[in-house]
Amino acid sequence: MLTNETKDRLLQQYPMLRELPGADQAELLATASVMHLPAGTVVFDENQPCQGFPLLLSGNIRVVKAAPNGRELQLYRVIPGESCILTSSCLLGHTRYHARGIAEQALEIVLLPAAAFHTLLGKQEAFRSYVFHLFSDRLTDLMQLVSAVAFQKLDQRLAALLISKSSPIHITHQALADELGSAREIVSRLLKGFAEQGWVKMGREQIDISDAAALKIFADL
Amino acid sequence: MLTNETKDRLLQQYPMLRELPGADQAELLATASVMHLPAGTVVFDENQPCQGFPLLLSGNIRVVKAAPNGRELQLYRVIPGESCILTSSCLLGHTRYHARGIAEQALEIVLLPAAAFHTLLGKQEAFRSYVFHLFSDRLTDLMQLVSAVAFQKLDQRLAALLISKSSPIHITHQALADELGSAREIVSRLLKGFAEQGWVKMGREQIDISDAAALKIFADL
DNA sequence: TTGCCTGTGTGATTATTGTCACAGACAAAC
DNA sequence: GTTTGTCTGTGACAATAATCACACAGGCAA
Repeated sequence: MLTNETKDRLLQQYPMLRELPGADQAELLATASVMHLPAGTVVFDENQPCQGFPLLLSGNIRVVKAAPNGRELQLYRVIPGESCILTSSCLLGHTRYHARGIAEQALEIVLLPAAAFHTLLGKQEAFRSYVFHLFSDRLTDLMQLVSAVAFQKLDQRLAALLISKSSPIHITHQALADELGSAREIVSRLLKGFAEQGWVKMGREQIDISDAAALKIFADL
Repeated sequence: MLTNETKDRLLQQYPMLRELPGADQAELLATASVMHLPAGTVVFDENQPCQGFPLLLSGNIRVVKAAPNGRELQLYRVIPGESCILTSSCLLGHTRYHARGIAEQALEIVLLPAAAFHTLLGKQEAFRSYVFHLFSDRLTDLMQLVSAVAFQKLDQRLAALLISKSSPIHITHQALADELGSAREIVSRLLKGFAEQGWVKMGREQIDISDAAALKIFADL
């Protein structure tokens, strides 16, 4: 059961919920529950069954694949207004998770039970359309990612990653390596190269982009 | 408009269509059209808009990402009974294709117009469920692929690819390289290694697996 | 201040993959 | 037969990335 305050924020983050008829909205809000998770929590992991459909109010989730040797690669990030499509996939395919989800910041999640999810999907065009779009976008992202991992060099991918963030970037080299699926040393070396080109300035846990245009050109060949 | 013979084959390949009410079935069959495409046809390509929802009667489609330098990597393969989820994604997200589809053999396709696709999706639980499952499966495949490309060595991926096919395998080294997103020479060299281990026997456009168990062990570390 | 812990820089070395440049082998076409 | 084109083998080399093994710097806490 949600408070009115939570409900308002939910409708603000998820405008498509406003299109649901009043009764459905009420039912949804009655069956949903709110969860708070601290940063760093493993929200879900490979081979776990799936609880329900999460709607993110605040914080975001890194969805990653972990390699046996400890390396990891970020598949995508879930931000408020989106939902973890991987979860939808589990719910719809009745399978288990195939990746790990990690809370990047503290999370505030509204969890929609599986039953309510299926009901909405059957009855509500707006909801269905929303879920389909999520799937569609993720599919596109993943295909783009496969392509990048298979065909692009790490320096290009790093450049692209940097310009996708807003300067100044507060992040460790290790975290960048984890997004790229590479090792910390490599990232450090490549960053040094960028700095020598005058494209970035570096500090402890901080990177300032000095020449975004040059980075961009470099990133897409 | 479909002939009765085509209709029967369609219902056989796509059992979920049988669950549609008679009227919907009739409408679907009335608006759909059949296409025949020779092997090697580029069925769709990046940045093309999308025509309709394809149902495969025979033949299959390789969905690939092409690199600027001519290399290519297979994302997945569409076989009869499935549909190209990428197309669904385009239809639903109203975006363009993000990959290329190539007819591996001659194709016989029933093309469902976009409008009919949307209608069915709204009205028919069976159809909707089918499409969701397609999405779900592809998502899983792609995540698996990303993981393999990022973390596995080529020899392991090649071994896995070989055991996924039925021996004797009729294929060129170049075609294997294209599935893996690598170069022909590398595949040739790795195969030579496998042959020296006694895991495979090689001939022109043919590979016989002699020790599937060893290959399998090698493939998953 | 003195440690400690985390984050970063760096060299040396290796492994893996890609690239180039051919040569030979085989099959189908002429 | 000869020719032609595709498929395969191979050596040499370059490029990229991974791994290992440290040194050092800065901030925080005892």
